[in-house]
Amino acid sequence: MPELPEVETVRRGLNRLVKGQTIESVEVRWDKTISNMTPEEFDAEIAGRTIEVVERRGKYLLFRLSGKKTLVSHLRMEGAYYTMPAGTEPGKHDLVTFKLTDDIDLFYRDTRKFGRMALVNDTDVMSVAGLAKIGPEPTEEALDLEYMVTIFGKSRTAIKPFLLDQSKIAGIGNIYADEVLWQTMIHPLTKTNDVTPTELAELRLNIINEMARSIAHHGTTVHSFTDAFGEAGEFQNELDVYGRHGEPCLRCGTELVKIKVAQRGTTFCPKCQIQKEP
DNA sequence: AATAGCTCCTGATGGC
DNA sequence: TGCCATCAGGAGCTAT
Repeated sequence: MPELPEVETVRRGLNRLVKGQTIESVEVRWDKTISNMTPEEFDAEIAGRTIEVVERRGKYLLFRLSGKKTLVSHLRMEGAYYTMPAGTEPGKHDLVTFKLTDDIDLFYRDTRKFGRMALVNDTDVMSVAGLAKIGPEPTEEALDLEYMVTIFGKSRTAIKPFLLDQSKIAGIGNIYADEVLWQTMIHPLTKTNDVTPTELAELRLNIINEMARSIAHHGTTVHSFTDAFGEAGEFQNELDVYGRHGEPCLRCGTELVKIKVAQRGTTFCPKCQIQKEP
């Protein structure tokens, strides 16, 4: 499941592979992938535009196109981009083909068909659903401790789903939420307003560092994630808890436990991450 | 306003 | 072997 580091890895790959290329035409084989127009309108609107640069906000890719248009793309669970020589036959899960100059086809593959893309005017990007209320990027500059103290103090929900809420902090998904909670030794069911300012300061640094470290490793490969070169990231080798339930905690040796929190699989150490008594 | 629940999808997995 | 049921999971939407 692509989270911020995986999307950033894809962004960098796309800039090396398709920046400066012009889109000659588009073929859409799953209509719902294009969320704000029909495939015919999409082809008519995008044909002839040049990919000037690919940017990112949270887990959203922003293809900046000539003529002041932006293609907003969210990979959701299994979306992926890769290039092939022109005329390559699309596979079962290749939902969109962008036919580019220089005899390159850019394929969008998405096994579960959850991913969505929308073509909008540059000026309308921040009103696209999901981006309208997106929280700060998890970086030293953008994620301010005072902001965290304020938003955590206002909520009484469990911290695990709170970290997954993109309107609070952008980019964190199920894997990194479990990782940073383990690092900070916070139980996933802890109410956000029970987290102390000291813990929040530590959590903030762990989030920022975890994202940067994962980007440096080209993201985490679980299930089907591959970057734009078709290569897998290596950060899965650095994970401390995700996917390790039943195995010993790397800090205390206690067997890691997996529970459900707000419909999400959640792995944690029952000894290191103690839930606070009310 | 905050928050919980439902929905979209398909491959993988398990029971018999 | 094969068939059906169950499940995972990000985020947009609806309901409370």
